Amino acid sequence: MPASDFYERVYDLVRLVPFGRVTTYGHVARHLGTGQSARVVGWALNQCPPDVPAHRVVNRFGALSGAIHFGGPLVMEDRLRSEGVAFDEEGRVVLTEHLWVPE
DNA sequence: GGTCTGACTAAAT
DNA sequence: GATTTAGCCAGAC
Repeated sequence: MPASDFYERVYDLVRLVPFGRVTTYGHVARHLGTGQSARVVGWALNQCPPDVPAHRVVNRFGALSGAIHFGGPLVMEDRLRSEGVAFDEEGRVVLTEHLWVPE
């Protein structure tokens, strides 16, 4: 019995994010049908299941808003860099290069 | 058991 | 064009 279908959908979608790609809370929320539930997406990722690459989910600016909650402010960034994700001068992911939009 | 906050975003003013 | 409000779901107080 899942905590809620919303959570499962979030997890399932994030799990589909390919290696070296990132997506945004807004895109995930939109894909789920509720474009305003971006907060819940973040809250769902707060549970941080091992199967879900939460480090590939960033806010719409590409900033690693959830890095602090991920276990360390540098863990998320370092992990993304290990996947070949590029960052700009402001420490934000280059969405134009790595943004992955769910179908 | 009601209220507020939170890894956010978009629309309205 | 910049700021404010509203909306979403779940958990914590």
